[in-house]
Amino acid sequence: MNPPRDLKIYNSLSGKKEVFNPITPGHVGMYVCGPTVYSDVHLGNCRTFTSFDVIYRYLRHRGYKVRYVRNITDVGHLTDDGEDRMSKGAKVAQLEPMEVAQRYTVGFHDMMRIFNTLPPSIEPRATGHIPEQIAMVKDILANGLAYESNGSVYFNVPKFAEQYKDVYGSVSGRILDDLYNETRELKSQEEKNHPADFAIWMKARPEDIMVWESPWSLGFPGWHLECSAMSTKYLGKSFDIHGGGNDLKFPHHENEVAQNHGACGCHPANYWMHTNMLLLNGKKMSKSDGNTITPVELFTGDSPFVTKSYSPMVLRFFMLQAHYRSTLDITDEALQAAEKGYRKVMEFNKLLQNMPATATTSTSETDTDRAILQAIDDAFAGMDDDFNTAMAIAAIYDLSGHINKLANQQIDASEVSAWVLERAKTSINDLLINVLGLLDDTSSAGDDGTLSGLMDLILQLRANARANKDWGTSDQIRDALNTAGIVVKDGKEGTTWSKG
RNA sequence: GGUUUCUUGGCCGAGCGGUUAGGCACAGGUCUGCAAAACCUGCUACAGCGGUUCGAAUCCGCUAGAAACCUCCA
Repeated sequence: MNPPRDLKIYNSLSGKKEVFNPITPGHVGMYVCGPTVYSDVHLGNCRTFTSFDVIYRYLRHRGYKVRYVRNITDVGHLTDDGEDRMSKGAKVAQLEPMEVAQRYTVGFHDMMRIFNTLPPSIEPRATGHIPEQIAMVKDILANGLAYESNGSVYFNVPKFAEQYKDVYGSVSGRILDDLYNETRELKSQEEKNHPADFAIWMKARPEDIMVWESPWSLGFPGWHLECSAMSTKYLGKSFDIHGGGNDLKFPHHENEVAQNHGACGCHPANYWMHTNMLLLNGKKMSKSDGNTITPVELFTGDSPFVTKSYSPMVLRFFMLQAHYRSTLDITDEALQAAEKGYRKVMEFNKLLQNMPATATTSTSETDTDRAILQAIDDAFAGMDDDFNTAMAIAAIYDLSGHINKLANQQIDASEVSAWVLERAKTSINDLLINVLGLLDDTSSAGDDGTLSGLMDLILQLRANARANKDWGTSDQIRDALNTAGIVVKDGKEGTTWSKG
Protein backbone atom coordinates (compact mmCIF):
# COMPACT_ATOMS: atom_id res chain seq x y z
CA MET A 1 0.00 0.00 0.00
CA ASN A 2 0.94 3.62 -0.19
CA PRO A 3 3.16 4.81 2.61
CA PRO A 4 1.29 6.70 5.30
CA ARG A 5 1.25 10.29 4.26
CA ASP A 6 -0.57 13.28 5.67
CA LEU A 7 -3.37 14.84 3.74
CA LYS A 8 -2.78 18.54 3.43
CA ILE A 9 -5.49 21.08 2.84
CA TYR A 10 -5.11 24.76 2.08
CA ASN A 11 -7.07 26.60 4.73
CA SER A 12 -8.38 30.04 3.85
CA LEU A 13 -8.36 30.90 7.55
CA SER A 14 -4.59 30.59 7.86
CA GLY A 15 -3.69 31.14 4.22
CA LYS A 16 -1.54 28.02 4.41
CA LYS A 17 -1.63 24.34 3.75
CA GLU A 18 -2.34 22.44 6.92
CA VAL A 19 -2.34 18.76 7.83
CA PHE A 20 -5.93 17.62 7.87
CA ASN A 21 -7.16 16.33 11.20
CA PRO A 22 -10.89 15.75 11.52
CA ILE A 23 -12.72 16.46 14.75
CA THR A 24 -13.92 12.87 15.01
CA PRO A 25 -11.26 10.42 13.79
CA GLY A 26 -12.38 8.61 10.69
CA HIS A 27 -15.30 10.95 10.02
CA VAL A 28 -15.53 14.16 8.06
CA GLY A 29 -18.30 16.73 8.05
CA MET A 30 -18.22 18.87 4.92
CA TYR A 31 -20.57 21.69 3.99
CA VAL A 32 -20.49 23.25 0.53
CA CYS A 33 -22.57 26.26 -0.46
CA GLY A 34 -24.89 25.09 -3.20
CA PRO A 35 -26.60 26.92 -6.02
CA THR A 36 -29.40 29.44 -5.99
CA VAL A 37 -32.05 27.84 -8.16
CA TYR A 38 -33.49 30.81 -10.01
CA SER A 39 -31.98 30.09 -13.45
CA ASP A 40 -30.02 27.45 -15.35
CA VAL A 41 -26.79 26.20 -13.79
CA HIS A 42 -23.82 28.33 -14.55
CA LEU A 43 -20.67 26.65 -15.89
CA GLY A 44 -18.74 28.11 -12.98
CA ASN A 45 -21.03 26.22 -10.61
CA CYS A 46 -20.06 23.09 -12.44
CA ARG A 47 -16.38 23.71 -11.82
CA THR A 48 -16.88 24.39 -8.12
CA PHE A 49 -19.07 21.35 -7.57
CA THR A 50 -16.77 19.18 -9.67
CA SER A 51 -13.84 20.31 -7.52
CA PHE A 52 -15.68 19.44 -4.33
CA ASP A 53 -16.85 16.21 -5.87
CA VAL A 54 -13.22 15.16 -6.29
CA ILE A 55 -12.46 16.32 -2.75
CA TYR A 56 -15.41 14.29 -1.47
CA ARG A 57 -14.35 11.26 -3.48
CA TYR A 58 -10.74 11.50 -2.35
CA LEU A 59 -11.66 11.82 1.31
CA ARG A 60 -13.68 8.64 0.89
CA HIS A 61 -10.77 7.02 -0.90
CA ARG A 62 -8.61 7.87 2.11
CA GLY A 63 -11.06 5.88 4.20
CA TYR A 64 -13.07 8.65 5.80
CA LYS A 65 -16.77 8.38 6.31
CA VAL A 66 -17.92 11.70 4.92
CA ARG A 67 -21.18 13.50 5.47
CA TYR A 68 -21.33 15.89 2.55
CA VAL A 69 -23.99 18.56 2.89
CA ARG A 70 -24.71 20.86 -0.03
CA ASN A 71 -27.68 23.17 0.18
CA ILE A 72 -30.18 24.38 -2.35
CA THR A 73 -30.95 28.06 -1.93
CA ASP A 74 -34.53 28.68 -2.89
CA VAL A 75 -35.17 31.85 -0.93
CA GLY A 76 -33.52 34.78 0.68
CA HIS A 77 -31.24 36.34 -1.88
CA LEU A 78 -31.99 39.92 -2.67
CA THR A 79 -31.77 41.41 -6.10
CA ASP A 80 -30.42 44.85 -6.82
CA ASP A 81 -33.83 46.38 -6.51
CA GLY A 82 -34.36 44.73 -3.16
CA GLU A 83 -36.76 42.13 -4.41
CA ASP A 84 -36.40 38.55 -3.41
CA ARG A 85 -34.63 36.77 -6.17
CA MET A 86 -36.96 33.84 -6.24
CA SER A 87 -40.08 35.93 -6.38
CA LYS A 88 -38.61 38.08 -9.13
CA GLY A 89 -38.05 35.04 -11.28
CA ALA A 90 -41.56 33.93 -10.50
CA LYS A 91 -43.15 37.15 -11.62
CA VAL A 92 -41.25 37.23 -14.89
CA ALA A 93 -42.23 33.71 -15.78
CA GLN A 94 -45.70 33.86 -14.29
CA LEU A 95 -44.94 30.87 -12.13
CA GLU A 96 -45.15 30.01 -8.48
CA PRO A 97 -41.82 30.60 -6.70
CA MET A 98 -41.59 26.96 -5.77
CA GLU A 99 -42.26 26.03 -9.36
CA VAL A 100 -39.24 28.05 -10.44
CA ALA A 101 -37.14 26.48 -7.72
CA GLN A 102 -38.29 23.01 -8.67
CA ARG A 103 -37.57 23.46 -12.35
CA TYR A 104 -34.03 24.68 -11.83
CA THR A 105 -33.31 22.21 -9.07
CA VAL A 106 -34.13 19.39 -11.46
CA GLY A 107 -31.98 21.02 -14.12
CA PHE A 108 -29.15 21.38 -11.65
CA HIS A 109 -29.34 17.74 -10.65
CA ASP A 110 -29.38 16.64 -14.27
CA MET A 111 -26.27 18.67 -14.96
CA MET A 112 -24.49 17.32 -11.92
CA ARG A 113 -25.23 13.82 -13.13
CA ILE A 114 -23.94 14.66 -16.61
CA PHE A 115 -20.68 15.79 -15.03
CA ASN A 116 -20.62 12.54 -13.05
CA THR A 117 -20.59 14.17 -9.62
CA LEU A 118 -21.81 12.11 -6.70
CA PRO A 119 -24.91 13.38 -4.95
CA PRO A 120 -24.27 14.87 -1.51
CA SER A 121 -25.31 12.99 1.60
CA ILE A 122 -27.85 15.66 2.48
CA GLU A 123 -29.16 18.41 0.24
CA PRO A 124 -31.21 20.72 2.46
CA ARG A 125 -33.37 23.52 1.13
CA ALA A 126 -33.50 26.95 2.69
CA THR A 127 -37.29 27.03 2.59
CA GLY A 128 -37.41 23.75 4.47
CA HIS A 129 -35.46 25.25 7.38
CA ILE A 130 -37.26 28.47 8.23
CA PRO A 131 -37.88 27.47 11.89
CA GLU A 132 -34.18 26.70 12.34
CA GLN A 133 -33.28 30.07 10.90
CA ILE A 134 -35.76 31.91 13.10
CA ALA A 135 -34.35 30.06 16.11
CA MET A 136 -30.87 31.21 15.16
CA VAL A 137 -31.99 34.82 14.89
CA LYS A 138 -33.46 34.47 18.38
CA ASP A 139 -30.16 33.11 19.70
CA ILE A 140 -28.17 35.92 18.17
CA LEU A 141 -30.60 38.49 19.59
CA ALA A 142 -30.43 36.83 23.00
CA ASN A 143 -26.64 37.11 22.87
CA GLY A 144 -26.97 40.81 22.22
CA LEU A 145 -25.30 40.72 18.83
CA ALA A 146 -28.26 41.79 16.74
CA TYR A 147 -30.93 44.45 16.92
CA GLU A 148 -34.41 44.85 15.59
CA SER A 149 -35.18 47.79 13.41
CA ASN A 150 -38.57 48.39 11.87
CA GLY A 151 -39.47 44.69 11.76
CA SER A 152 -36.12 43.60 10.36
CA VAL A 153 -33.25 42.19 12.39
CA TYR A 154 -29.66 43.22 11.75
CA PHE A 155 -26.42 41.63 12.85
CA ASN A 156 -24.32 44.06 14.85
CA VAL A 157 -20.91 43.74 13.21
CA PRO A 158 -18.96 46.34 15.25
CA LYS A 159 -20.15 44.85 18.52
CA PHE A 160 -19.32 41.36 17.30
CA ALA A 161 -15.85 42.45 16.20
CA GLU A 162 -15.25 43.94 19.61
CA GLN A 163 -16.45 40.88 21.49
CA TYR A 164 -14.68 38.32 19.31
CA LYS A 165 -11.32 39.78 18.44
CA ASP A 166 -9.78 38.71 15.13
CA VAL A 167 -12.78 36.67 14.07
CA TYR A 168 -14.49 39.09 11.74
CA GLY A 169 -12.27 39.16 8.67
CA SER A 170 -10.60 35.82 9.32
CA VAL A 171 -12.14 34.17 6.27
CA SER A 172 -11.84 36.92 3.71
CA GLY A 173 -8.81 38.69 5.13
CA ARG A 174 -10.79 41.86 5.30
CA ILE A 175 -10.07 44.44 7.94
CA LEU A 176 -13.06 45.97 9.61
CA ASP A 177 -11.56 49.44 9.49
CA ASP A 178 -11.58 49.17 5.72
CA LEU A 179 -15.25 48.38 5.81
CA TYR A 180 -15.82 51.42 8.00
CA ASN A 181 -14.11 53.51 5.41
CA GLU A 182 -16.16 52.04 2.62
CA THR A 183 -16.80 54.90 0.25
CA ARG A 184 -19.39 53.21 -1.87
CA GLU A 185 -22.95 54.37 -1.52
CA LEU A 186 -24.98 51.54 -0.06
CA LYS A 187 -28.70 51.20 -0.40
CA SER A 188 -31.26 50.99 2.34
CA GLN A 189 -28.81 51.95 5.04
CA GLU A 190 -31.35 53.91 7.03
CA GLU A 191 -32.39 50.97 9.17
CA LYS A 192 -28.85 49.89 9.92
CA ASN A 193 -26.71 51.27 12.69
CA HIS A 194 -23.58 50.64 10.71
CA PRO A 195 -22.83 50.01 7.01
CA ALA A 196 -21.14 46.68 7.80
CA ASP A 197 -24.24 45.36 9.57
CA PHE A 198 -26.30 42.89 7.61
CA ALA A 199 -29.86 41.61 7.76
CA ILE A 200 -30.59 38.27 9.35
CA TRP A 201 -34.35 38.77 9.10
CA MET A 202 -36.02 40.99 6.55
CA LYS A 203 -39.48 42.43 6.91
CA ALA A 204 -41.51 41.80 3.78
CA ARG A 205 -42.94 44.50 1.61
CA PRO A 206 -46.37 44.03 0.07
CA GLU A 207 -44.93 42.78 -3.22
CA ASP A 208 -42.91 40.00 -1.61
CA ILE A 209 -44.64 36.68 -1.95
CA MET A 210 -42.25 34.23 -0.25
CA VAL A 211 -42.86 35.21 3.34
CA TRP A 212 -43.02 33.60 6.74
CA GLU A 213 -44.40 34.56 10.13
CA SER A 214 -41.78 35.44 12.72
CA PRO A 215 -41.67 37.18 16.13
CA TRP A 216 -40.49 40.35 14.36
CA SER A 217 -42.53 40.58 11.21
CA LEU A 218 -43.96 38.75 8.28
CA GLY A 219 -40.80 38.39 6.25
CA PHE A 220 -37.96 36.18 5.16
CA PRO A 221 -34.52 35.18 6.46
CA GLY A 222 -31.36 37.09 5.61
CA TRP A 223 -29.01 36.09 2.81
CA HIS A 224 -26.40 34.23 4.79
CA LEU A 225 -28.47 32.68 7.52
CA GLU A 226 -29.55 29.50 5.78
CA CYS A 227 -26.02 28.10 5.57
CA SER A 228 -25.33 28.83 9.23
CA ALA A 229 -28.57 27.20 10.31
CA MET A 230 -28.36 24.16 8.07
CA SER A 231 -24.68 23.40 8.63
CA THR A 232 -25.34 23.54 12.37
CA LYS A 233 -28.36 21.28 12.06
CA TYR A 234 -26.70 18.54 10.04
CA LEU A 235 -23.02 18.78 10.95
CA GLY A 236 -23.06 20.28 14.41
CA LYS A 237 -21.94 23.63 15.73
CA SER A 238 -18.35 22.88 14.80
CA PHE A 239 -17.44 20.69 11.87
CA ASP A 240 -14.47 19.97 9.60
CA ILE A 241 -14.67 21.50 6.16
CA HIS A 242 -16.67 24.36 4.74
CA GLY A 243 -16.35 25.05 1.05
CA GLY A 244 -17.59 27.27 -1.69
CA GLY A 245 -16.58 29.50 -4.53
CA ASN A 246 -14.00 32.18 -3.99
CA ASP A 247 -16.56 34.87 -4.62
CA LEU A 248 -18.49 33.77 -1.54
CA LYS A 249 -15.64 34.61 0.83
CA PHE A 250 -17.02 38.03 1.37
CA PRO A 251 -19.53 38.82 2.54
CA HIS A 252 -21.26 35.43 2.56
CA HIS A 253 -18.77 33.29 4.45
CA GLU A 254 -17.54 36.07 6.65
CA ASN A 255 -21.08 36.72 7.80
CA GLU A 256 -21.79 33.07 8.16
CA VAL A 257 -18.93 32.72 10.62
CA ALA A 258 -20.14 35.76 12.50
CA GLN A 259 -23.64 34.32 12.75
CA ASN A 260 -22.43 30.99 14.06
CA HIS A 261 -20.27 32.68 16.64
CA GLY A 262 -23.10 35.00 17.46
CA ALA A 263 -25.52 32.15 18.01
CA CYS A 264 -23.40 29.61 19.85
CA GLY A 265 -20.09 31.28 20.61
CA CYS A 266 -18.16 28.69 18.66
CA HIS A 267 -16.33 28.54 15.39
CA PRO A 268 -18.25 26.67 12.67
CA ALA A 269 -15.62 25.02 10.47
CA ASN A 270 -11.95 24.25 11.00
CA TYR A 271 -10.96 24.24 7.35
CA TRP A 272 -12.38 26.70 4.85
CA MET A 273 -11.80 25.77 1.24
CA HIS A 274 -12.40 28.06 -1.71
CA THR A 275 -12.38 27.14 -5.35
CA ASN A 276 -11.27 29.66 -7.89
CA MET A 277 -13.18 31.11 -10.79
CA LEU A 278 -13.63 29.74 -14.25
CA LEU A 279 -12.78 32.43 -16.76
CA LEU A 280 -13.76 32.95 -20.36
CA ASN A 281 -11.39 35.08 -22.41
CA GLY A 282 -9.50 35.90 -19.24
CA LYS A 283 -12.53 37.28 -17.45
CA LYS A 284 -15.15 36.00 -15.11
CA MET A 285 -18.20 34.90 -17.01
CA SER A 286 -20.99 37.35 -16.97
CA LYS A 287 -24.36 37.14 -18.56
CA SER A 288 -24.80 40.89 -18.67
CA ASP A 289 -21.84 41.60 -20.96
CA GLY A 290 -22.21 38.45 -23.04
CA ASN A 291 -18.96 36.92 -21.83
CA THR A 292 -20.53 33.59 -21.02
CA ILE A 293 -20.98 30.09 -22.27
CA THR A 294 -23.34 27.46 -20.91
CA PRO A 295 -22.58 23.78 -20.38
CA VAL A 296 -25.11 22.89 -23.03
CA GLU A 297 -23.48 25.24 -25.55
CA LEU A 298 -20.20 23.46 -24.93
CA PHE A 299 -21.80 20.05 -25.37
CA THR A 300 -23.36 21.12 -28.67
CA GLY A 301 -20.61 23.45 -29.86
CA ASP A 302 -23.26 26.09 -30.42
CA SER A 303 -21.35 29.15 -29.28
CA PRO A 304 -19.15 31.76 -30.95
CA PHE A 305 -16.45 30.93 -28.39
CA VAL A 306 -15.86 27.35 -29.56
CA THR A 307 -15.28 25.71 -32.93
CA LYS A 308 -16.67 22.33 -31.97
CA SER A 309 -18.55 20.42 -29.31
CA TYR A 310 -16.92 19.03 -26.19
CA SER A 311 -18.22 16.15 -24.14
CA PRO A 312 -18.96 16.52 -20.41
CA MET A 313 -16.04 14.26 -19.56
CA VAL A 314 -13.67 16.37 -21.64
CA LEU A 315 -14.89 19.36 -19.65
CA ARG A 316 -14.36 17.51 -16.40
CA PHE A 317 -10.87 16.47 -17.46
CA PHE A 318 -10.13 20.03 -18.56
CA MET A 319 -11.11 21.31 -15.13
CA LEU A 320 -9.06 18.68 -13.32
CA GLN A 321 -5.93 19.54 -15.28
CA ALA A 322 -5.79 22.75 -13.29
CA HIS A 323 -5.62 23.09 -9.53
CA TYR A 324 -8.91 24.00 -7.88
CA ARG A 325 -7.41 27.14 -6.32
CA SER A 326 -6.22 28.56 -9.63
CA THR A 327 -8.34 30.47 -12.05
CA LEU A 328 -8.94 28.47 -15.20
CA ASP A 329 -9.36 30.16 -18.53
CA ILE A 330 -11.61 28.51 -21.08
CA THR A 331 -10.37 28.79 -24.64
CA ASP A 332 -11.16 26.68 -27.64
CA GLU A 333 -7.51 25.77 -28.05
CA ALA A 334 -7.18 24.67 -24.43
CA LEU A 335 -10.31 22.56 -24.72
CA GLN A 336 -8.97 20.85 -27.81
CA ALA A 337 -5.75 20.06 -25.98
CA ALA A 338 -7.75 18.69 -23.06
CA GLU A 339 -9.85 16.56 -25.37
CA LYS A 340 -6.78 14.91 -26.87
CA GLY A 341 -5.25 14.41 -23.47
CA TYR A 342 -8.46 12.94 -22.11
CA ARG A 343 -8.75 10.46 -24.97
CA LYS A 344 -5.14 9.48 -24.53
CA VAL A 345 -5.63 8.77 -20.86
CA MET A 346 -8.82 6.81 -21.48
CA GLU A 347 -7.17 4.73 -24.21
CA PHE A 348 -4.24 4.10 -21.94
CA ASN A 349 -6.45 2.88 -19.13
CA LYS A 350 -8.35 0.57 -21.43
CA LEU A 351 -5.07 -0.86 -22.64
CA LEU A 352 -3.80 -1.25 -19.10
CA GLN A 353 -6.93 -2.98 -17.83
CA ASN A 354 -6.93 -5.45 -20.71
CA MET A 355 -3.27 -6.26 -20.41
CA PRO A 356 -2.54 -9.90 -19.58
CA ALA A 357 -0.45 -10.59 -16.53
CA THR A 358 3.25 -10.79 -17.25
CA ALA A 359 5.11 -13.98 -16.51
CA THR A 360 7.62 -12.20 -14.36
CA THR A 361 6.79 -13.28 -10.86
CA SER A 362 10.08 -12.52 -9.19
CA THR A 363 9.80 -10.23 -6.21
CA SER A 364 12.83 -8.18 -7.18
CA GLU A 365 12.09 -4.88 -8.82
CA THR A 366 13.33 -3.88 -12.24
CA ASP A 367 14.01 -0.27 -13.18
CA THR A 368 10.71 -0.17 -15.00
CA ASP A 369 8.95 -1.57 -11.95
CA ARG A 370 10.41 1.18 -9.85
CA ALA A 371 9.43 3.84 -12.37
CA ILE A 372 5.86 2.55 -12.45
CA LEU A 373 5.60 2.40 -8.68
CA GLN A 374 7.06 5.88 -8.46
CA ALA A 375 4.49 7.25 -10.90
CA ILE A 376 1.65 5.69 -8.91
CA ASP A 377 3.02 7.16 -5.73
CA ASP A 378 3.48 10.57 -7.37
CA ALA A 379 -0.14 10.55 -8.44
CA PHE A 380 -1.42 9.95 -4.93
CA ALA A 381 1.17 12.28 -3.43
CA GLY A 382 -0.34 14.96 -5.64
CA MET A 383 -3.81 14.21 -4.32
CA ASP A 384 -2.53 14.31 -0.76
CA ASP A 385 -1.04 17.72 -1.42
CA ASP A 386 -4.22 19.79 -1.33
CA PHE A 387 -5.97 17.70 -3.96
CA ASN A 388 -3.53 18.54 -6.73
CA THR A 389 -5.32 16.80 -9.58
CA ALA A 390 -2.97 18.38 -12.14
CA MET A 391 -0.06 16.58 -10.53
CA ALA A 392 -1.99 13.33 -10.38
CA ILE A 393 -2.83 13.50 -14.06
CA ALA A 394 0.78 14.29 -14.99
CA ALA A 395 1.86 11.18 -13.10
CA ILE A 396 -0.67 9.11 -15.01
CA TYR A 397 0.90 10.27 -18.26
CA ASP A 398 4.28 9.19 -16.94
CA LEU A 399 2.90 5.79 -16.20
CA SER A 400 1.20 5.50 -19.56
CA GLY A 401 4.55 5.72 -21.32
CA HIS A 402 5.80 2.57 -19.63
CA ILE A 403 2.60 0.65 -20.21
CA ASN A 404 2.35 1.66 -23.85
CA LYS A 405 5.91 0.53 -24.42
CA LEU A 406 5.08 -2.77 -22.85
CA ALA A 407 2.02 -3.14 -25.05
CA ASN A 408 4.04 -2.25 -28.16
CA GLN A 409 6.67 -4.77 -27.12
CA GLN A 410 9.17 -1.94 -27.12
CA ILE A 411 10.27 -3.22 -23.76
CA ASP A 412 10.37 -6.84 -22.79
CA ALA A 413 7.57 -8.28 -20.69
CA SER A 414 10.19 -9.35 -18.17
CA GLU A 415 10.75 -5.68 -17.38
CA VAL A 416 7.44 -5.46 -15.57
CA SER A 417 6.69 -7.74 -12.66
CA ALA A 418 3.26 -9.25 -12.48
CA TRP A 419 2.49 -7.73 -9.09
CA VAL A 420 3.55 -4.27 -10.25
CA LEU A 421 1.30 -4.48 -13.27
CA GLU A 422 -1.53 -5.64 -11.07
CA ARG A 423 -1.02 -2.76 -8.71
CA ALA A 424 -0.94 -0.32 -11.61
CA LYS A 425 -4.25 -1.70 -12.82
CA THR A 426 -6.04 -1.29 -9.52
CA SER A 427 -4.43 2.02 -8.53
CA ILE A 428 -4.99 3.77 -11.82
CA ASN A 429 -8.49 2.48 -12.23
CA ASP A 430 -9.28 3.63 -8.72
CA LEU A 431 -7.73 7.03 -9.31
CA LEU A 432 -9.29 7.65 -12.68
CA ILE A 433 -12.76 6.24 -12.10
CA ASN A 434 -13.40 6.52 -8.37
CA VAL A 435 -11.39 9.57 -7.39
CA LEU A 436 -11.26 11.78 -10.45
CA GLY A 437 -14.65 10.52 -11.53
CA LEU A 438 -13.71 10.24 -15.19
CA LEU A 439 -15.90 7.95 -17.21
CA ASP A 440 -14.84 6.64 -20.58
CA ASP A 441 -17.17 8.20 -23.08
CA THR A 442 -14.85 7.32 -25.95
CA SER A 443 -15.40 3.59 -25.77
CA SER A 444 -18.36 1.40 -26.48
CA ALA A 445 -19.18 1.58 -22.79
CA GLY A 446 -22.90 1.22 -22.38
CA ASP A 447 -23.14 -0.53 -25.70
CA ASP A 448 -25.13 -3.72 -25.61
CA GLY A 449 -22.56 -5.60 -27.65
CA THR A 450 -24.09 -4.91 -31.04
CA LEU A 451 -21.41 -2.45 -31.98
CA SER A 452 -18.51 -4.53 -30.78
CA GLY A 453 -19.95 -7.55 -32.59
CA LEU A 454 -20.17 -5.57 -35.80
CA MET A 455 -16.69 -4.21 -35.34
CA ASP A 456 -15.28 -7.69 -34.83
CA LEU A 457 -16.80 -8.71 -38.15
CA ILE A 458 -15.66 -5.63 -40.04
CA LEU A 459 -12.12 -5.80 -38.73
CA GLN A 460 -11.98 -9.50 -39.57
CA LEU A 461 -12.96 -8.74 -43.17
CA ARG A 462 -10.36 -6.01 -43.27
CA ALA A 463 -7.73 -8.34 -41.83
CA ASN A 464 -8.53 -10.81 -44.62
CA ALA A 465 -8.13 -8.09 -47.22
CA ARG A 466 -4.83 -7.08 -45.72
CA ALA A 467 -3.62 -10.66 -45.68
CA ASN A 468 -4.29 -10.68 -49.42
CA LYS A 469 -2.53 -7.34 -49.78
CA ASP A 470 -5.80 -5.88 -50.97
CA TRP A 471 -4.92 -2.39 -49.76
CA GLY A 472 -7.77 -0.78 -51.63
CA THR A 473 -10.41 -2.65 -49.66
CA SER A 474 -8.45 -2.31 -46.45
CA ASP A 475 -8.16 1.45 -46.77
CA GLN A 476 -11.74 1.81 -47.90
CA ILE A 477 -12.92 0.13 -44.71
CA ARG A 478 -10.61 2.25 -42.60
CA ASP A 479 -11.67 5.51 -44.23
CA ALA A 480 -15.35 4.70 -44.02
CA LEU A 481 -15.05 3.88 -40.33
CA ASN A 482 -13.14 7.09 -39.81
CA THR A 483 -15.97 9.03 -41.37
CA ALA A 484 -18.33 7.26 -39.00
CA GLY A 485 -16.20 8.42 -36.09
CA ILE A 486 -14.31 5.23 -35.44
CA VAL A 487 -10.54 5.20 -35.42
CA VAL A 488 -8.79 2.01 -36.48
CA LYS A 489 -5.40 1.31 -34.99
CA ASP A 490 -3.13 -1.40 -36.42
CA GLY A 491 -0.83 -2.67 -33.74
CA LYS A 492 1.60 -5.54 -33.49
CA GLU A 493 -0.96 -7.60 -31.64
CA GLY A 494 -3.69 -6.96 -34.17
CA THR A 495 -6.13 -4.18 -34.87
CA THR A 496 -8.04 -2.23 -32.25
CA TRP A 497 -10.54 0.57 -32.60
CA SER A 498 -12.01 3.41 -30.61
CA LYS A 499 -14.68 6.02 -30.98
CA GLY A 500 -13.69 9.60 -31.50
C1' G B 1 -11.01 54.54 -4.32
C1' G B 2 -10.05 50.20 -0.72
C1' U B 3 -8.74 44.82 0.03
C1' U B 4 -6.65 40.43 -1.95
C1' U B 5 -4.54 37.52 -5.65
C1' C B 6 -2.13 36.62 -10.12
C1' U B 7 1.69 37.43 -14.45
C1' U B 8 5.54 30.51 -16.30
C1' G B 9 8.04 28.39 -23.28
C1' G B 10 3.48 28.96 -29.69
C1' C B 11 -1.14 27.56 -26.37
C1' C B 12 -3.08 25.38 -21.64
C1' G B 13 -1.08 24.50 -17.08
C1' A B 14 2.02 22.20 -12.29
C1' G B 15 5.56 24.37 -9.17
C1' C B 16 5.63 26.59 -2.08
C1' G B 17 14.66 28.02 -1.89
C1' G B 18 18.71 23.48 -4.81
C1' U B 19 16.03 17.23 -9.23
C1' U B 20 14.68 19.86 -17.70
C1' A B 21 6.31 18.69 -14.22
C1' G B 22 2.75 17.25 -17.70
C1' G B 23 -0.56 17.97 -21.89
C1' C B 24 -1.50 20.23 -26.74
C1' A B 25 0.93 22.26 -31.03
C1' C B 26 5.38 22.08 -34.04
C1' A B 27 10.00 19.58 -36.26
C1' G B 28 12.86 15.09 -37.00
C1' G B 29 12.96 9.75 -36.28
C1' U B 30 11.29 4.34 -35.11
C1' C B 31 7.26 1.15 -36.30
C1' U B 32 3.67 0.41 -40.53
C1' G B 33 1.90 -1.83 -47.26
C1' C B 34 0.49 3.48 -46.50
C1' A B 35 -1.75 6.00 -42.56
C1' A B 36 -3.35 6.47 -37.59
C1' A B 37 -1.95 5.19 -32.77
C1' A B 38 2.21 4.28 -29.78
C1' C B 39 7.34 5.10 -28.77
C1' C B 40 12.13 8.11 -29.16
C1' U B 41 14.58 12.98 -29.94
C1' G B 42 14.33 18.33 -30.25
C1' C B 43 11.75 23.09 -28.58
C1' U B 44 14.79 24.11 -21.48
C1' A B 45 10.26 29.30 -19.98
C1' C B 46 9.29 31.81 -15.50
C1' A B 47 6.39 40.33 -16.79
C1' G B 48 10.53 44.23 -15.89
C1' C B 49 14.18 46.27 -12.46
C1' G B 50 16.66 45.90 -7.88
C1' G B 51 17.64 43.16 -3.15
C1' U B 52 18.31 38.74 0.39
C1' U B 53 20.96 33.91 -0.25
C1' C B 54 26.43 29.62 -1.62
C1' G B 55 21.93 29.06 -4.63
C1' A B 56 15.38 32.30 -6.42
C1' A B 57 10.19 30.80 -11.09
C1' U B 58 9.91 30.08 -5.72
C1' C B 59 11.55 35.07 -0.29
C1' C B 60 11.58 40.92 -0.01
C1' G B 61 10.92 45.82 -2.45
C1' C B 62 9.65 48.87 -6.56
C1' U B 63 7.51 49.33 -11.62
C1' A B 64 4.11 47.66 -15.40
C1' G B 65 -0.12 44.67 -16.77
C1' A B 66 -4.43 41.53 -15.34
C1' A B 67 -8.25 39.45 -12.28
C1' A B 68 -11.49 38.74 -8.07
C1' C B 69 -13.93 40.90 -3.97
C1' C B 70 -15.92 45.49 -1.69
C1' U B 71 -23.27 44.73 -4.67
C1' C B 72 -26.85 38.80 -6.03
C1' C B 73 -22.96 35.57 -7.79
C1' A B 74 -19.53 29.04 -7.63
